[in-house]
Amino acid sequence: MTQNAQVSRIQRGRRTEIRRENERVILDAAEKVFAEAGYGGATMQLIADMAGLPKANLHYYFPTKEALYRQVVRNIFEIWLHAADTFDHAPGPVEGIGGYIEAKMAISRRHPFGSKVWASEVMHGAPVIQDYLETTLRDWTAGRMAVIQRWVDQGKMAPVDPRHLLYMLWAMTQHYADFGHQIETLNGGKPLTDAQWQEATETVKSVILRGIGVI
Amino acid sequence: MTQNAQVSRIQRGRRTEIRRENERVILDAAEKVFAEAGYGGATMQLIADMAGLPKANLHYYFPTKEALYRQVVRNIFEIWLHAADTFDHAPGPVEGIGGYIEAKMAISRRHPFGSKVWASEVMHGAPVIQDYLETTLRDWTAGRMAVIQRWVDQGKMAPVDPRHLLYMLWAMTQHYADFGHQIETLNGGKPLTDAQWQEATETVKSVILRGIGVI
DNA sequence: CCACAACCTGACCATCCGGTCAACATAATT
DNA sequence: AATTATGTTGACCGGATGGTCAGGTTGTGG
Repeated sequence: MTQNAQVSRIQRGRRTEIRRENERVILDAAEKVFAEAGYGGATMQLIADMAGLPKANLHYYFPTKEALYRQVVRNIFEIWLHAADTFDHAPGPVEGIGGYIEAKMAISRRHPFGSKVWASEVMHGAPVIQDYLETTLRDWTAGRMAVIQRWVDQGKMAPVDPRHLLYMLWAMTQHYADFGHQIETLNGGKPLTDAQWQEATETVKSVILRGIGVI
Repeated sequence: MTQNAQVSRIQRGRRTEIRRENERVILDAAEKVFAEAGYGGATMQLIADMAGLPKANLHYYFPTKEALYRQVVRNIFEIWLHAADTFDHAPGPVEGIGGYIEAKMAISRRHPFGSKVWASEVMHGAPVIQDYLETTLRDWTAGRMAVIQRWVDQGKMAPVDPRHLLYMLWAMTQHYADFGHQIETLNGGKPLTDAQWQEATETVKSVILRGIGVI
């Protein structure tokens, strides 16, 4: 028991390490392939090649393609939820919403594949994570709407419908990931530079913050 | 010649009518299936069933799945381009941008499948319409950016980066089509009513117009 | 009415894909 | 060292899919 506890804490086991590493490699490859080809267009063989493993090995760690896909989507969902921390402990809309925009823009830049997988999943009717939408996301949304409504009631911002404001924030920030290819093409075929990302973030922030009457 | 011209104008021919009608039915079905299943997930059999035609008939009108898909994407692109008419003949940002938001929100409601197909295509790297992005869309974007910049120079609106403002407009309006399922789920599983669409449009308009300093 | 062209479609095929499995290799345990 | 548990992989399979085609039907022009 003592030994088991120690093992699970320090993760000394070679076996555990192998499993952890392989699952990570597979999930990374899967995220990219699912994002670039869609669920239907993605093949286990493609994912295997990108992960540098034989296809049969994928099925050892993830029984089915859908199970692998489900795990990818869940991982993304977790990242998204944690992005709202700045939203919560903010004294007002300037810090709260401004910080949320910055956090989500940063995620769009760092996890473009994940954002695309999420978008794809939702666009196809959320066949895999419908229950998440109906429980976790719904609760999350209700909570943030309450925060925004409180700010409105306290006169800290213009009386904007909280629900549609949230949708606007999601739409604009995720657009830079989901439509990254289009943006890149319109940028002369080159990815946005650090300065351009900063510019995008500032533009979104300024328009929104002015739009809700806090500038 | 005279007869041909008349035929092509009035479309009397039964043959012509059959072809026109079948192509329309197939394209409508294809748009829906491509939107709901993605390119890879869509099957010619599914499209055929939805169109009420045998699969082989699809290949009579469209030689390959990709050719059919290409036509669907092109049709959508045309609709999008024509949506900017209100943008052009406007005296200032209030009418121009406000009208553009209304037009695009209306399109999102009326053509949700088309919007999703477009989003999917771009997310997967625009394998089919990359040339459109680099020519037509780029020119279109440059033109509208010039209009916005002129308004800024004339002091008709706050100095907002025209490019990112356009991206914001696209993102928000298309979000209501592309993420319609998520929005519907967060709306208690029911589609938005007329009033709710109006509310969404008004919220987007008010936040943006205030955000660019014209209210 | 005839002949030609356009349209229609059931049956078929080569290919690909997700998933399985048996045999083997390596690490952990006793 | 021996045994067991875990990880690895090439080969294989059933089913689905995009696409073909021959033979039929329907419209059209002469």
